[in-house]
Amino acid sequence: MPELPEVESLRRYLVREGVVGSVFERVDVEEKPSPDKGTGAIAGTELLPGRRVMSLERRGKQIAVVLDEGVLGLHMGMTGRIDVLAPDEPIPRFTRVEFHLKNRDSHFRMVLADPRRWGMVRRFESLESIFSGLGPDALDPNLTAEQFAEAVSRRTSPIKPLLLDQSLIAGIGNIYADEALHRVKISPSRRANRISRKHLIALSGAIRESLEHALEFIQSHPDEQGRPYIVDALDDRMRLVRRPGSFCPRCEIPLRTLKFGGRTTYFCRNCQR
DNA sequence: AGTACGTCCTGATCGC
DNA sequence: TGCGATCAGGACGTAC
Repeated sequence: MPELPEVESLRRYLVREGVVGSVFERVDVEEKPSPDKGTGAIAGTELLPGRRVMSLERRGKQIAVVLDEGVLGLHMGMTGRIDVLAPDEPIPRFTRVEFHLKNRDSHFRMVLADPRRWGMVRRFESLESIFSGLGPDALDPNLTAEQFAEAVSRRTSPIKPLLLDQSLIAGIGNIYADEALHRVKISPSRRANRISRKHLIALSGAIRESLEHALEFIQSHPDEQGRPYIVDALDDRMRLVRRPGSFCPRCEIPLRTLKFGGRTTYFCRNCQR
């Protein structure tokens, strides 16, 4: 499931493959319409032919393909992935959008495959409009621990769902939220305004550590097919193994699970308070 | 404004 | 072996 580290790795992959500077020639979209609720949506691709890619930006889990006119937003949802393919390579199963690009004289395709169809491809007028509604990126060097603590301590909900709120901080998903809370021994149920400033500062650091650790691991472990942004065994690299009967790496007692807004939360009832 | 929750989708997994 | 039920979850819409 793509969270910040996976999305940043994808962005770098697209840069390496020469997407920046290339020009859209044609876009093929699957006939089946996107779900009308949730995140899934594909819109504005008819405006792409002729547009040149100026840069690839990211905030949180959102990728912005900055064009010479407008911006293309890419979101992977839960199961989306993008592969850069040569003209003769077959498209993967569940391909939803096939972008045909040209860079100088070389042609290639950027293919979005997404079994669950929650991914998003949408055109925006500007970088501001695509990133509006998102808080600062979780790895933004300008985001200080003090600012994080200040923002979080004003809220009364349990800390776990707050970390998933992209309008507060962008990029943290279910997995890394659990990892960070375990690192600093904070219960996912603890109300944000009841957490000491010292612990919030520590949590801010733990979020960065969890995300940066995963990013470094992904970067150094392209998978067997050579895909450089999804690591099959990444789940097993996490401190918390998200399977029934798994154990706390510190206390060695069985982890517990809770649900927040339908999302499963793994935590240790002994060391997280 | 903040909070809570249902909804979209389909492959994988489990129980019978 | 097969079939139905359940689970997984990001972000949005709606309700309070």
